[in-house]
Amino acid sequence: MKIKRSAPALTAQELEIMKIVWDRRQATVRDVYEAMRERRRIAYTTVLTLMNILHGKGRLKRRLSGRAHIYQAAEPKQRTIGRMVHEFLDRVFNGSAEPLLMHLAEEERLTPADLEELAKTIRKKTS
Amino acid sequence: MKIKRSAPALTAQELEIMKIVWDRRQATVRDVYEAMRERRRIAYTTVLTLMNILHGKGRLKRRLSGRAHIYQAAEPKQRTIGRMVHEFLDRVFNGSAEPLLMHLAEEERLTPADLEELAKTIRKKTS
DNA sequence: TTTCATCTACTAAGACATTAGTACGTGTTG
DNA sequence: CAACACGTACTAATGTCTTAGTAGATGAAA
Repeated sequence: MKIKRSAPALTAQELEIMKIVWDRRQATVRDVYEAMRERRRIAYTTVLTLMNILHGKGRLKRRLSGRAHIYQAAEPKQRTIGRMVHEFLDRVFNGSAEPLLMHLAEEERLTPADLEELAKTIRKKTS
Repeated sequence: MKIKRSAPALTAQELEIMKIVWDRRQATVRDVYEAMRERRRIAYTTVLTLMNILHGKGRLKRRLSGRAHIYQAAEPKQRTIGRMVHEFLDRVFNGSAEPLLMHLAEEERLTPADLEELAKTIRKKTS
């Protein structure tokens, strides 16, 4: 009944791991495990499995160092997150940023200072 | 091994249906089915099942009218989408809107005109 | 009244996500 | 060398999502 799976986006847990790897530029399973442990109860093998999956999906590259693998993100954070933003915008707002901004303003997560900053950035880009 | 399910966020297909219902303020399965058909191949019973699920999750209210159910969103679009934005911000950007804006600027989905509009809105709110 | 269209509920199968346990290999250390 | 710590691969249970088929009820139409 199912034919294909669309875009293999990052799940919440996958993203959590990717963030840690991006932060340290490279990490072993143990590194990630310990970082995650600080925030929640999770088994070492769970992290191992997830990182294996991430590797299988091409999100993480790895190389052997002694007995352990050292992992690195296959793609810079900027680009991956950019795609996630893009996908979210498409899915939720049919691609237009403006209503998203309205929501941010609504929630008061946008201050005039943020806007200043943003305006500056845009001006730089379009000049 | 699993204990609970965190926030039952809307999936892509659920959102697609919710959008249609929000648009028409109320709709039958057939209404939604026909709207979706215009864009992709899907079975009537698939839509039925999804709307049932949405009802089970409390996203859609329904009342019987003749033989068919008439569905309505349990919550206004504004609020639901707002929560989705919030959740996305938390998950991807740890809750801060600023890096999201930077991404939007990066992708050039933000024009100075958008900013004007936004500034106006914020000014209105904070005054 | 027989048949057809239309609704709903029930069932189900496959893909994927989430979380870990188990088994096994291999350095290290007492 | 024996035991342990640590790493990986394999296995697996459970839950959810997605998609749809089937069965059965019922109003309408011929």
